[in-house]
Parts: sequence; structure tokens; C-alpha cells
Amino acid sequence: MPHNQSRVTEALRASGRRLTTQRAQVLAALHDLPGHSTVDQIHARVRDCGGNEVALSTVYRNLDALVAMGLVAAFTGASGGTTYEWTAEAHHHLLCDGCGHTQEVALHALDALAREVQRDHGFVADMRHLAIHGRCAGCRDSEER
Amino acid sequence: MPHNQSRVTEALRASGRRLTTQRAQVLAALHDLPGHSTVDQIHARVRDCGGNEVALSTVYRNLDALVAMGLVAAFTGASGGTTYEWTAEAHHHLLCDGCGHTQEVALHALDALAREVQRDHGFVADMRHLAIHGRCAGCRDSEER
DNA sequence: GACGTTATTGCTATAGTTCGCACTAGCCAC
DNA sequence: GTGGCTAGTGCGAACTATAGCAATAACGTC
Repeated sequence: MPHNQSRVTEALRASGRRLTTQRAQVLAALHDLPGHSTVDQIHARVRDCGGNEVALSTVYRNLDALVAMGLVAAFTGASGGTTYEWTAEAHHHLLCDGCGHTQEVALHALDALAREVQRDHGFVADMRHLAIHGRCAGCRDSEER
Repeated sequence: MPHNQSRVTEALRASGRRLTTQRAQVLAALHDLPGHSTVDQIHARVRDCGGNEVALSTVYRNLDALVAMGLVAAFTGASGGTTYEWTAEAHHHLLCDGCGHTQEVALHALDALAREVQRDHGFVADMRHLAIHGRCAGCRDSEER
């Protein structure tokens, strides 16, 4: 994590956190792994790449901290398992309750929604990662029959 | 659950399910308990009111079934625990990542969002219960300082 | 009302996640 | 560079939620 280490360190400082070796290892693993990763994958990656062992509970705690800081997005999939990924750019998930398939999309109507929430309720919504449940076209077709 | 039992029974039949005494007890508990309830609360309520004991796993399975049928809404709160409630009318949750406070609101911009999702992705979104993360006004004020 | 099919239950085992506590190590001030 | 405060870590236990399997009981049919 050479190039954006400063950004991360800054964010850590701002929230009163510290940059420990374990946290750096988790960050590096998250940065290397493509797309959504499970806790196990992140833990394994840390074990394989980093020098020293990191406790599983530490991985969980660091992921929670990074999510709280907004650097990482947590996402509860259809199968129940939670996955994590770098918050690169805003994208959203359409999660089919029929087949469990998830689809990543960009949604423009969310801007209007965010404005409504802020105007009417004084609430600043974090719309970078939103999971929307429903039925995909395929499942509705097969249910018609 | 006298008055809407027929509606529930109908929905059960339609999805090929059966109305067991345990399921009826869970339904009654959900109906009695106000607002969001945890699995433990529901289980305790069933134990206290109903005659016979219901296994915790049965409560979980029934809640899942009811959620799948759309009669009950599941909601993952800030503290991690999942809560359940009757799907009365569509309402949404603003979940503050700062103080953990949740606020129930009605959001009109979601209609536009649902239309966009269906038009662009052929996906029929279930917008009856949506949790939006962010920061409430109070937390932003105290963070300014 | 009796029968057969099969969804459902209870129990137990298991996976996944969080918590408590003593110890360690970042970070800041000097 | 040294010292102190406290966030963070590791370990294990506790907790939440799910899955497998044999036994049971709803429901439709006769």
C-alpha cells in the first residue's frame, strides 16, 4: 500500500486510531484482493503474504474499524456470508431473493433520494454501497409459469 | 391472531406451507410485540404465552419463512442483532453510524429509484424495508467541534 | 374418518462472529 | 530518545445463526 498509505494514515489519525502492523497487513490484503472478499480470504492472504500471524478476531475488528471509517464497504450477500471490499467508487447491489444472484449497478435516482433524506430529516446518507432486494427478470419469468 | 388469520393462512397455502401450532405461536408473538423484536424476545413471548415450548431453531426458521413470504420484515440493526416486525406499511430506516440511533421515515424518492431499477435492469425491487446508513444531524454537529 | 405424502419440528452439531481481559506497542509530549 | 497514556492485539470463551437428520403432524384424497 505505498501510494495511498498517506491517505489511510491521515484517516486513521483523524479518527484517533493507530496504524499497527496488523492493520497495515489487513489493508494490504484488502488492497490486493480483487472485488468482494470474505473474512477467511483476507485472513488467509494476511497469513500468506505478511510475516507474522494475525488473529482472526483482529481481522474482524480491523474490518469493522475500516468500515466505520468509510474506507471499506461491508456487504451481506444472499448466502449470509459477509464480504468486504475497498470503497472505490459508488456502486450498488441488486440482490435477487429468488436465485441469490447479485448484480452491481450504478443508480442515479439515489442522488434525489439522498437530497430528500437530507432536506426532510437532516440526515446525510452514505449511499456508496446499498443493497436492494427484489426479483431479477429471470426469476420472475420462471415464476410466471 | 383472529382477525387476519385468514389472510395469513391464505398466504401460507399459496406458498405450499402449513399452519403448524408453532408457526401460529410465532405469528401471535410477532403480532403482539410492538415494533421491532429480536429473536430472543419472540422466543420468550412464545414461551410465556403459548402452552408448549418451541425450539429456538424453529423460531428462526419460521421467521425466515415469513420474511420470504413478505409478511414479516427482517432488519439488521446497528448493534448487529437482527430484528423482525410485521410488514404493516412501507417505511424505511435511517441508521446513524455515529450514535447508532435509527429513525423510521417514509421516502418518496424510492418510487423513482424502483422505476429506474426496473427500467434499466429488469429488476423488481422490494422497497418495503430499506436501511440507509449515514450520519444524523446530531452526530454531525458534535463532530464539527 | 383413515391413509399417504411431505413440510415441519426438535435435537444436536457446527460455522461464523463478537466479547472480555490481560498484555503489548503506537503515538504524543517533553 | 524516554516515558506515559491508551488503542490495539491475542487468546479463549460466549454467543448468534444455520444445517443435518430422524420423528412428527398438517393437509389433500379417498
